[in-house]
Amino acid sequence: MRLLVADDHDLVRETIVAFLQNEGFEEVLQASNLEAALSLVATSGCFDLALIDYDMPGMNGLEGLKKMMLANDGRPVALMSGAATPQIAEQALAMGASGYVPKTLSSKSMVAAARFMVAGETFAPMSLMKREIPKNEMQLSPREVDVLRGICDGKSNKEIARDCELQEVTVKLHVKTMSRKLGAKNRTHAAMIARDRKLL
Amino acid sequence: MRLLVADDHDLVRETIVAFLQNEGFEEVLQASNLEAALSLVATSGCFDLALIDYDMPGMNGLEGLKKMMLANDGRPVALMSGAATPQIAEQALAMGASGYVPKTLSSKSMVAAARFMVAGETFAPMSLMKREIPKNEMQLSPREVDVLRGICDGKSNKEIARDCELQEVTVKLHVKTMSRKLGAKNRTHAAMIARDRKLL
DNA sequence: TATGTGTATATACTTATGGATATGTTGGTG
DNA sequence: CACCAACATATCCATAAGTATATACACATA
Repeated sequence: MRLLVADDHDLVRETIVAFLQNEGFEEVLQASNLEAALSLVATSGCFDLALIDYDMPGMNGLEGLKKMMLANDGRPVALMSGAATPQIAEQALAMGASGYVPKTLSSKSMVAAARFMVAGETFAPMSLMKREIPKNEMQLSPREVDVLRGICDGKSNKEIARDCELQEVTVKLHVKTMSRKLGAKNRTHAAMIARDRKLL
Repeated sequence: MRLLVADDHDLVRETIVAFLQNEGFEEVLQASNLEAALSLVATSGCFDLALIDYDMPGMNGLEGLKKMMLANDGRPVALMSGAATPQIAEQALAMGASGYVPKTLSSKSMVAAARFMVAGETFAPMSLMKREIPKNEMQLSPREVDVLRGICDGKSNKEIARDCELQEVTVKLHVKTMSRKLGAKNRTHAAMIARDRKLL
């Protein structure tokens, strides 16, 4: 079982490593920046789990995470952070990261999370899942939801009109008002927003 | 800590309940169909975790899961199944389910999974995550990926052309060929497929 | 060398989408 | 009842998207 912990704060990194080793993970390597982490993968092979800090030299947002995921060849890679927003965490998971580990996590939970991710499961604290609906975000009407659903299925206005038993003009109206409510530039944008926010 | 196990196979349900109780979950209620499960929520209040069988009377695909998630008011609801496809499991997670629990899971893992989901984390076995690329699915060329990325950002062909320093016609060409490769009806459909398959 | 693929462009065309404005119908609420 | 919100429809117009076909060049490779 080979783990990698990459974080530029020595204290944080060492603490995490110590805990992991204490809990039965024998081989835990360390890196203090992305480049070092990547070359560790290159020289010593893939890890069963890589914990990667978001605010680390070389990361460049989630670019670095992607690189590490590629380097580690599909094996679990998780994002760590003390300050990342829920959006970033969600994006990381959407990219296929094995998990998001807030540094606020208790050491016990941290080890448990590592164990889970090593076993191939995804880890995400619920605080991320609880999606707060911004008050400024207007509610979509039932019809608008119908239309949005159609758009997400890749249907044309004509098809949506047929399926909902509406006129095409009416569908267009809903597309427009719904897009405005979502702040979308066009139907495609609206579909992506809907997917991201799990509106449907 | 209140759990609910809903499954129409008495033996399976009782076994799971027994294990959970044995592992320290005192209050574990049962239901053998969706209707019974929903009325348990209505009469006795929300559960800290509901394990819902996919192949249960009243489920009607993932409709039932959605109902239960609404009834349980945001608290964890997980889908159980012995036979559901990875697609269904993914869809359930995309809908916001707290996890997917295959019945093939060892009782020990099952209990561990329950513990995690109660704590508000998501549980998904990696067999689902490992996405096999079907051989018939052609690889997208770099340019096609550029264009697809633009589409996913909700950009127009003109904008994509500007950003990639191409002519608009060329962008249209890539949209067309790329959509064909993905089996998409149009750009919006292509964007959704890309997102679902985590292509970008 | 011949062939195929990816890239890029051009012209010409049809269809789809987006946006504006106007006019109705419902169903519920003060 | 008057009012509002959601729903529905109608024209009209501009722009975007999609389709088809043809040409061309770089590059790999059989």
